Amino acid sequence: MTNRTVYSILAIVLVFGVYGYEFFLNKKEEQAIVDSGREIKTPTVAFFLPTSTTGQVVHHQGYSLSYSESHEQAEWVAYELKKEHLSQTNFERPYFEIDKAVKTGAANWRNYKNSGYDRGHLCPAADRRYSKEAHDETFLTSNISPQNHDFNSGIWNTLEQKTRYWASKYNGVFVVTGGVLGRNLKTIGSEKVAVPNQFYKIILDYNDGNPKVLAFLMPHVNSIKPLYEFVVSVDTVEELTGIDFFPELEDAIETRIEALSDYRKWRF
DNA sequence: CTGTGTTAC
DNA sequence: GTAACACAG
Repeated sequence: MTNRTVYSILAIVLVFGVYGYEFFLNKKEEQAIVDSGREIKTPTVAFFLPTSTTGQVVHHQGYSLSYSESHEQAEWVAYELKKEHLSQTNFERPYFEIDKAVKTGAANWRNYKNSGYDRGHLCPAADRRYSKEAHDETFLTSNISPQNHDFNSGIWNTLEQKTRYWASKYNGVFVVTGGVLGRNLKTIGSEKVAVPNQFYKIILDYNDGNPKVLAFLMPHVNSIKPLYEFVVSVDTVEELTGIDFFPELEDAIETRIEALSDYRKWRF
């Protein structure tokens, strides 16, 4: 065998070897995309997850969500906000990305462009600043809802800041949040992303044997009223949305705390 | 903190 | 598309 033949064989093996390896990598990546969003990630505690009325629950590293295809947004986003999650790190704002883990296709961010509405985070970027990955993951289109800017930067922002305060004060809380979705809502963009008329946020402190819960229901309008004016019972939000928020909680506890709209155990 | 829009490559 | 910058509640 001449040297030339040996080199030719080596070259062929090399080329096909690289091609095969890249093919293998691509397959692996495709599989990862298909599988992504199926598994409950460690920062999210399955015990606290609400029921889904849409049948499409997606799990990310930093939060879980239930996607409503007809409204092109999540009906709820749930995550644990631990005290150690709170961080002062200031990451650069990335671009929004379509959430590939949503099988029916999550909304394109272009629906929001020039719509007059903010891309309002459901799980706030500021709640996931413990790592760049967690922070950037909040910029998926499955985690946003059209929000009036005055509302988003106003009382909703105030509520988000207060939630971080409670996470710090009570050594972590569990948060579920979303817009109240329904029929005949105004829509934006070619994909008709629904604009909720109300937003809710439910905060659970489950650290000691005496769990306490707080539910907020806010009209989609800014307000200068104090936050506690918007406290309702969890039952109220459940009736409005059809979602069962803490199905795994012991029934007796669930019945008791969900009926309350008493905020005296919480410091405002 | 919460965001948007414009300009230039 | 991406990056830099100005702007607003």
